[in-house]
Amino acid sequence: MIEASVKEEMKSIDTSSLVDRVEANLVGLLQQRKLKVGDAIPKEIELAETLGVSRTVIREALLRLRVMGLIESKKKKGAVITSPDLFGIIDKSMNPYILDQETLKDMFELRLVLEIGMADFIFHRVKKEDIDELKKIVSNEPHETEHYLFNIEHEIAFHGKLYEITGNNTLKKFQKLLLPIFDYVHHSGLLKKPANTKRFVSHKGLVDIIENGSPELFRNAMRNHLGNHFARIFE
Amino acid sequence: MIEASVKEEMKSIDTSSLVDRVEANLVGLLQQRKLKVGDAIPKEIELAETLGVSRTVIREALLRLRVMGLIESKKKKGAVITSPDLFGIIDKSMNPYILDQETLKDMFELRLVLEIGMADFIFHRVKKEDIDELKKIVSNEPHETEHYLFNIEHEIAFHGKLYEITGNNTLKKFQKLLLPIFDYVHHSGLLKKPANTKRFVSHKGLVDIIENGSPELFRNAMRNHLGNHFARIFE
DNA sequence: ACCTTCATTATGTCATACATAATACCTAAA
DNA sequence: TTTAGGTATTATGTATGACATAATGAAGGT
Repeated sequence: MIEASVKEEMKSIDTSSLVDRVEANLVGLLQQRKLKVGDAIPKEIELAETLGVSRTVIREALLRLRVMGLIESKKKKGAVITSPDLFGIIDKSMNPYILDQETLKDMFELRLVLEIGMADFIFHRVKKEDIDELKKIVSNEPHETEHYLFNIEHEIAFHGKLYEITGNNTLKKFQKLLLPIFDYVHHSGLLKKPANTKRFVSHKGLVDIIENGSPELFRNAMRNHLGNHFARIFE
Repeated sequence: MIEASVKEEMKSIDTSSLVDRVEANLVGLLQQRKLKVGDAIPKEIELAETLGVSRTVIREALLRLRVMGLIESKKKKGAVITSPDLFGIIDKSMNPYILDQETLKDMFELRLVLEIGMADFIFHRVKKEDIDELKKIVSNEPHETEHYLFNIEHEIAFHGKLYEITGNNTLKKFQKLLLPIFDYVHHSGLLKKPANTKRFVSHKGLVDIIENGSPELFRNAMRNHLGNHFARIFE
């Protein structure tokens, strides 16, 4: 039997591959701010010589950084540091047909969390023009807005504008990412209960609250507005 | 001058690289469910022969999938499909020292949005044991809990448990990702106004509400609890 | 001054060889 | 017969050298 303390020591052996270490090395450079956004990093061959590994390894390490969105490489110019776009990165793998059902359901829920939770940012940053635009969006919707069956385009226009108002770009990107997921889950058989057409608070109601109400009111109204989705989750 | 219609045609030329196409090809396989999670994909050499490209290209395409978390490759076993862990993917690039300030601030805000918005999920899924655990966590906190200076460990213990109660694994992972960012922003000079020690609703108050209150009450209480953070953002 | 052409340069792709680690098979000892 | 241990096999990991391709900039012609 091996003692616990010994075991503790043992797992400190370096099991990482060459590429792993080179990658860590390069990322380290970025973290230390030795390189700023826009700076070019050394050529592959130079790096290979400096670090004493083959160009193959360097290329693979750089490729990882590229996939992670930390650098961009152009043909003659070499690679330059870029400010990583977090959600741009997972955009590709964020595919309804690849993700497992559990994650899909999580994502569906995540949207509900976001839209209820962002009330304060909406109220703090909304401008008069935003409200005008919201009203315009609502006026373009079908008249029986309280009963109409889920219309994806109008939903996106309205709710997308809300995200925009928050002034939080990351949040907005996140929503863009969530959209196809949400649509997929909505239509797939993942949620048992069928979508109900009944809706308590309409888009127009939400706009009224943004104009004259408070974050507290808005949160409850949005919770109400999303009631059907919640019902499908909670049964 | 080139006509618009002609231009339209022109942008359909395939500017993608070899690797791009191979990658798309492989991702396509996943999307069509030809391959399920756990399945092994063909060996690099076979793929190279099948697709008529060099092993280098295949390796690079596979590497991309690997970085995106779609596959895992073991030495002798070849590569196998894995269910992508979305946030595990960006875990690496999610580094306070690499992200730009704008994104950091967005992330900080995102946490606030999440914790207020997740009320309904907490209430719908909380169990008696969870409440007991929350109480235990609170009881371990310093006594002057209403005035104590931001203590990162207790914060993580308490709020982390809340995420856990939501039963939304993706959300939980998201929080884990946000933690270092939040800590960094909190301590860096990114937010002008200094942290205030004053706090209205305490952790204990939140637990009480979870036990006896409603999602509506909880949202407002959490908004209040996070008041200092909001104040630092909104000035 | 403008356009074209060409050399240069760094990344992209190919081919081959060998290293390494995980697996499966086989052998030898209990 | 069973099992421990060694060995062969196999697929990925790394190294090397060569050529293709595209972007840049300079030279040269109009």
